[in-house]
Amino acid sequence: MTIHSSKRARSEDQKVKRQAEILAAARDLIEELGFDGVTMNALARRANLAKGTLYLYVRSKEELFLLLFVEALEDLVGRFENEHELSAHPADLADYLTDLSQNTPLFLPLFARLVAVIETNVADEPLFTAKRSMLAKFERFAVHLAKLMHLDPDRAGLVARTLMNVLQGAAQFDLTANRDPEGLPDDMREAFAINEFTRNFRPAVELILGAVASD
Amino acid sequence: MTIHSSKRARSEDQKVKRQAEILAAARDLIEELGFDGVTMNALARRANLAKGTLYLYVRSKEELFLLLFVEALEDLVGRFENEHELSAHPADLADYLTDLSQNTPLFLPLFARLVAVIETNVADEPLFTAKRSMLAKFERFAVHLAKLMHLDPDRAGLVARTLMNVLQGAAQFDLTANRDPEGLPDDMREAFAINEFTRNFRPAVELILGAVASD
Amino acid sequence: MTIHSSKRARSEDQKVKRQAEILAAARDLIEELGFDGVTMNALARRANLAKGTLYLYVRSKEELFLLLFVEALEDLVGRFENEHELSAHPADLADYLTDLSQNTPLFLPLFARLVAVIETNVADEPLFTAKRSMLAKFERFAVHLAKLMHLDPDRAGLVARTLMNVLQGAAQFDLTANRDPEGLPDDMREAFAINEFTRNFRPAVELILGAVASD
Amino acid sequence: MTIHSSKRARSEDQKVKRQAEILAAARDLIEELGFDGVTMNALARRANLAKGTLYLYVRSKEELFLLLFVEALEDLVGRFENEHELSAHPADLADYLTDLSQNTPLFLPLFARLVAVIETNVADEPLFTAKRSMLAKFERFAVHLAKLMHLDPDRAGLVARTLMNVLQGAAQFDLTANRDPEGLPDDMREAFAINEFTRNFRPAVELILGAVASD
DNA sequence: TATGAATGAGAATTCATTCAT
DNA sequence: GATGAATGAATTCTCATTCAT
Repeated sequence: MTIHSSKRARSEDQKVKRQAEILAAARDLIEELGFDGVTMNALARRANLAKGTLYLYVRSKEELFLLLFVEALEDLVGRFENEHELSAHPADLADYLTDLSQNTPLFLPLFARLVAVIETNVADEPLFTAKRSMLAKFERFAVHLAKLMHLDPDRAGLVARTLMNVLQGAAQFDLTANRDPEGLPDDMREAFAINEFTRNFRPAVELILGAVASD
Repeated sequence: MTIHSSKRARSEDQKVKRQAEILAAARDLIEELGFDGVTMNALARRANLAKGTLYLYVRSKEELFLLLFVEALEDLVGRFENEHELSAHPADLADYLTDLSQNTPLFLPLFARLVAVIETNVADEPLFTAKRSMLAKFERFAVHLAKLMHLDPDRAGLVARTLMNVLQGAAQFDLTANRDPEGLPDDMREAFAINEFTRNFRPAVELILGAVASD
Repeated sequence: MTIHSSKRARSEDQKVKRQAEILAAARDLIEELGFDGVTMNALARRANLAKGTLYLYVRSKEELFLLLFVEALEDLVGRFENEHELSAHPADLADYLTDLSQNTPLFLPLFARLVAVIETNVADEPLFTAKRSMLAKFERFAVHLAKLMHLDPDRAGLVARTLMNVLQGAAQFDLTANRDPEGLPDDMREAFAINEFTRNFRPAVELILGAVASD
Repeated sequence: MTIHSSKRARSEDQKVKRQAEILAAARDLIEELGFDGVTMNALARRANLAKGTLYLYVRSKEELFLLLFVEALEDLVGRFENEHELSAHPADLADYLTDLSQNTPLFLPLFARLVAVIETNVADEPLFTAKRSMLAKFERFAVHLAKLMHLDPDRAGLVARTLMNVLQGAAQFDLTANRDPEGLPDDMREAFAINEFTRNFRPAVELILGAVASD
């Protein structure tokens, strides 16, 4: 049970803190009940706030998810940027990026919902803000990738963009991959399993990086 | 307004035709009103059938979409298989595959909804049937790709799978790309535009195919 | 799987036989799936007939239940009439009647649905026919009871009518009595159990018969 | 048209009042249109509330009926308990109980639906609560009956339980008793009339009470 | 600021019965 | 007589968001 800092959030500081508390409560809720478990009711209860209060800090449920995704993306990109010793070998980098994506909490499921669920239902203003922020982070990713692999910016941009598409696709397929194999026909068991993120993403990344590694 | 062939579909043939009519009506509706416009009510009206009759041919709305997707996939793969003269040059093949995806009616938007919307909400039995069919088609795609590019099966499988992920990602991003630029801030105009299918997919495919083309 | 006598039922005899087959299929279905499992679709399948054919022998689903009940009632009353050696002692007779009611297949659950479900939804003509038949059977029951207990007709009628009311009530309560005790709070376990037919009916009958036994 | 007290029910008091208003609107509706006329739509309209608001006060339509029945039962039992001067003579008490049952608004039709319609379709938690409350009221009825008739508790329990079964049966039969005799065949006219509550219940009660009155 | 009561749109599905063949 | 395709009525309940207090 998240306890919030104080009953009234007056200063800008307190507002930011309160919003962070709400995001944390949302993360809790997603972890515990999945995305469908996140109702504004449940969120309010979890955050120890009234339903109406939520809307003082977040304009809609989708904006909430969007904020969550932006944070996850920052988390992922930030960690990537701090890795200066990474092997530029395609296989190694593929391993690293696969792990990074999977180990960034909520990154994959949020990314999978980014376009169809989140962007589609969010108001313009927060969407624009988020998009700018996301594009900047993506750019930082591309820059760091360029540095690691000694690529010229254009080439790195192309690779980064390709990776982003694969990542989105793999995140998407992963959505239904983790089905309880219990009771599945044998061929279906495998049919679901091959959709797992790792099995899609890692080899694809290796292939893509391999295409430019020797440059 | 689709008028159906006869009042009662008694023969197996007529039943197949009637289901096809229903799918056609659904395609109409999607084109005209978008996916949200497809309600069972509207569909019944459009197909000139009673609501209950729909359920004799389709067990749920999601199964309907699934059937539609399987058809679109068959359409795409079938056309690909029939292209024996294709240039194996990455850039050319990238062009071709981009066009093919875009010119297969409803393929992209259905693919974008395949996992999160369709698979998630369809009953097991039709899902399994569809999955088997989809996997077979995917395999045919990989085989033909192998032939075109003179790749060994494993390599072709990897490439095909990678392309499938990119395609899914690009289809996803394309969902919100086509926003009326009117009234958008300049940077947002571009931010939406770069999500367009072609701009994501084509270069990625070229890059990926380039990685294996010289083999 | 009930196989019906012949594809076409021409003579009156064959018609009667065909209807009996349908009733038998219905009994099967109820036993197997409960009353909610009896859909006209399932019934047709079980009886190896087309849905439409059902309606040549039974005017509605409720009429079917009504016919079933009349048969069960005949079964019960007939068996009662054939018992000439019954002890007229209230406790013994209570035991006997309790067993009789429970051992007449489908009697209790059909009786419980007789008024609210069946009579309410059946057309007048079959209803009237059934009512006449039911009243006659009830009368036979009263007459036999009078004989057994050496009661004058009026008194026997009163007792019989009272028993019928108790029987209806007990059949009603029995509807929800047999709930899986697993997971029930202790007090609820008992709260459901006391609604069991035997626990309601037997003592009530003994009390009622005791009121007139010494006459 | 029920107008409710205030726009927003903030205090606990107001909430209780609002629920009472909803129940009252339901009673109105039943009286006017019968039980089938009670749709959540109609109820919302009648109560001058939005549909969703109903669900803040009542978890389902069946819970609504259950609440209504519990109130009616309280009404009946409460009035019974306050009668200290009642004649303990079986005929008098039978008259009284018959009148009491009939004069408690909605008691009979709700009781007739209690098991098959209401209990069957209500969620566990409200069902358990209601059952506890109903059992307690039944117990109070038995206790008061014991006092009136100078019965020992066990005997009174048996009588009370028997009466409850008869009452349930008679309520059941009463469901179809009040048919417009116009156009009915003569024998059917009587066949329906004998199902009237009074004709079933009163003599049965007298018989039952007679069995223990002289103790 | 905070609260939480009130709002209301929105759509899928079943199944008894009919009737064209 | 038999078939089974077609019909279509009918109603619940959820939950994001708002706004009176």
